[in-house]
Amino acid sequence: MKIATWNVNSLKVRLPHVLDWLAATQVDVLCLQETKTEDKAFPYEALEAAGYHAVHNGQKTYNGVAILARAELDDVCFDIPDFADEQKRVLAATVNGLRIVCAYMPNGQEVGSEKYGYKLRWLAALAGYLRAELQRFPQLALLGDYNIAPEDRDVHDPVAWKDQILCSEPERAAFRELVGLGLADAFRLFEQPPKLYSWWDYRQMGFRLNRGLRIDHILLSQPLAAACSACTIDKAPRKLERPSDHAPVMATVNLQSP
DNA sequence: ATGGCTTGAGTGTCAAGA
Repeated sequence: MKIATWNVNSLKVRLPHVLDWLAATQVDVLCLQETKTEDKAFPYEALEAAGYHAVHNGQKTYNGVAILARAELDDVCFDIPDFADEQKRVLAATVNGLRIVCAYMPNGQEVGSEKYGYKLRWLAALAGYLRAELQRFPQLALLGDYNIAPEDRDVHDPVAWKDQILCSEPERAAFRELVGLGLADAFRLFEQPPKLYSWWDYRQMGFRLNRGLRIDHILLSQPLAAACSACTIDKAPRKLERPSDHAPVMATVNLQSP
């Protein structure tokens, strides 16, 4: 079973890339972030024609998350329960007995800003939600745009980024808190090429110069980590015309069918 | 250097991203 995550930075603009990528990879589950669309404009029909069911938690202009799956999506849960938030950033569903949590974590703008405070509060609420969710669903994967580079090796220039947004110690501590719930960073379960990132700035030839950060992640609960045989970042869609600034991340999990 | 792209909103230019 292949599961993946991709911040598409507007599904309206990127739908052709998404459909091409689904056809090429045949992933079983794809979590999307930054759909930037309301539910009424979500492309259910095009995705169904491509062989995917979909659930969406969206809003106008900003944010928005979706889960696409070849199998049925059950027990769908919107947002973080008991956390008041106008922003549509979380969606969970069960696919083939596997609990999929799709998250678009806040950017935080600048260390010390109001949005940074929101980011840290939001991350604490997410951890509380996942602690309960893991009790209910031992087979759980948390996929999404975390907006956190967990370690210096996930950053093209750790000196320039030191203590900056996406790299600050409180953000990294929040990432470690998620790992501490019993989750493993699928990417780091395997030997990986050096300097492989998942996001590059549109400006200053960021992608061409590989000035990137690894901020999109797949965290797996213990039974899934034990069944995981690969995790890769696919840079190919980032090379297309009008790309998203993020690349998709994909993991292979070898589960016996339920 | 507070710039540099891209998107959505809406028809001016700005917020937000990371």
